[in-house]
Amino acid sequence: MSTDTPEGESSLPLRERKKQRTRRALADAALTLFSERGFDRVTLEELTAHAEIGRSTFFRYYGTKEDVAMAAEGELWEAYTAHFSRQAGQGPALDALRRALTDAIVSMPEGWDQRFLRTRRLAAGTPVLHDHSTLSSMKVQKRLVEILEERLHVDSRDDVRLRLLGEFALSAWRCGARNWVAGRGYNARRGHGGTATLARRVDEAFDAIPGSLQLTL
Amino acid sequence: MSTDTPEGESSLPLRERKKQRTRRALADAALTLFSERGFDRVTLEELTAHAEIGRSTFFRYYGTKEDVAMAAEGELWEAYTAHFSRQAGQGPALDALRRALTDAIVSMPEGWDQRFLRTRRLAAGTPVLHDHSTLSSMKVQKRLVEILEERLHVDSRDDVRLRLLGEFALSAWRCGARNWVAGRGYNARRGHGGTATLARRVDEAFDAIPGSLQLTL
DNA sequence: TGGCAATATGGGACTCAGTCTCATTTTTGT
DNA sequence: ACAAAAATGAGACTGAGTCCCATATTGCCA
Repeated sequence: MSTDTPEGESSLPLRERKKQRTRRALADAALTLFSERGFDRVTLEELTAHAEIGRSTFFRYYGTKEDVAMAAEGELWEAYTAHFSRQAGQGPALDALRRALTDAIVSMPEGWDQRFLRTRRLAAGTPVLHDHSTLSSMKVQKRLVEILEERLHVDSRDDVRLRLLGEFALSAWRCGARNWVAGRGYNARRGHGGTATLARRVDEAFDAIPGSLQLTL
Repeated sequence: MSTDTPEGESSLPLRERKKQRTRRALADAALTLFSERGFDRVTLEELTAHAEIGRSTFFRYYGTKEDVAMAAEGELWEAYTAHFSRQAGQGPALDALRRALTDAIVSMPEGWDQRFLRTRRLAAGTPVLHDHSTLSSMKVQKRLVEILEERLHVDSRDDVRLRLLGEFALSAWRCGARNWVAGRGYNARRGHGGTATLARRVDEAFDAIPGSLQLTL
């Protein structure tokens, strides 16, 4: 192994590759260990031992113990904001937010859906992780609003609608993702069904927005 | 001091009064100390010394350091859920959610608005507290949806609209509260303006919901 | 190819929130 | 006044997150 660029992945400065591998090893070990024995019954000491790195090095890869557990979700948020900020487009802003999200979902790499599903199941039984997940979505929302502000040349402090829009998009995400994990609806035999199904669940949630405003007691 | 029930407040089992006073002393000391020197530059040791209780007793009053800092906000959430669950009413569910919230706001006790304002300002400069606040609102949302489920005999897992409704109500809250603290809009000379103004800001945010869905790029 | 600079790593000490146990004090009800 | 019940506080303990510094690894260029 010397000069060639072996196979798949990206041929980065070679140094970056190792980092990516370590990063991934940590996320995988976290998902496995936390799922097996419970988030707070595994110390960072054990986790880093599994990934064969020192404890202090861990914090150069992930900011907190929660972050490494929810790594798969974080990857989606990276993709979402990237898609949305490069997406041109006209028309209803909510549609743009929706499209960027579903696009990001379906273009996640092979196997991501499985990792994400395991992540959500872990979070479902671990309050502190569920909170972390909720908070992440709120932070993405904030970034999206900032992008919208730039694009529309409007200050969200002057126009509540911008912030509401961000709220709605992520509300739909939370609802859609929840239903996907629960495996409800249409072709729902044994949970999920890959990124395409997840995207559909999110679409359904977006579709339900107008109707929900009419709901009466 | 023996047999009479001095003045204001409620004449509770007498033991409860002391507890309430301690609880409040902690919250006040927290707001003062954290605002003066910064949330993470004050240890619980110092805080409890100020309130003249032992460190271990603190955790019988508040679950975390964040909780005591955001006590005023927590009181609003107690009031909101109480109002909403006892509120009868027909008509659009979103209106019911809105009314219960504004009712709760205007019926907060004297001086609450000042404490709440200080709380929000503290949170604005302390990421971990801002997160805590966001998360609290999401938890209230969850409780509201549970109440709605009972009342409508619908499982929110089968009907996305319920959850979206909860999301929208708290979205409006977050936007309205934000504008209130910023002191924008109408009669906004130097910030806020009491609970009535806060309630108005929240109303404005609710009003903006339908329009925001139409926003175009 | 050798060697230097930049960068990644790991050891280990330290702070502090949060948990737990147990002995002591305070309150309440009778 | 006394016994049961509840609140308190001291102190030990765990583990996450921060920081510093010495060492190793990699990239770069002469």
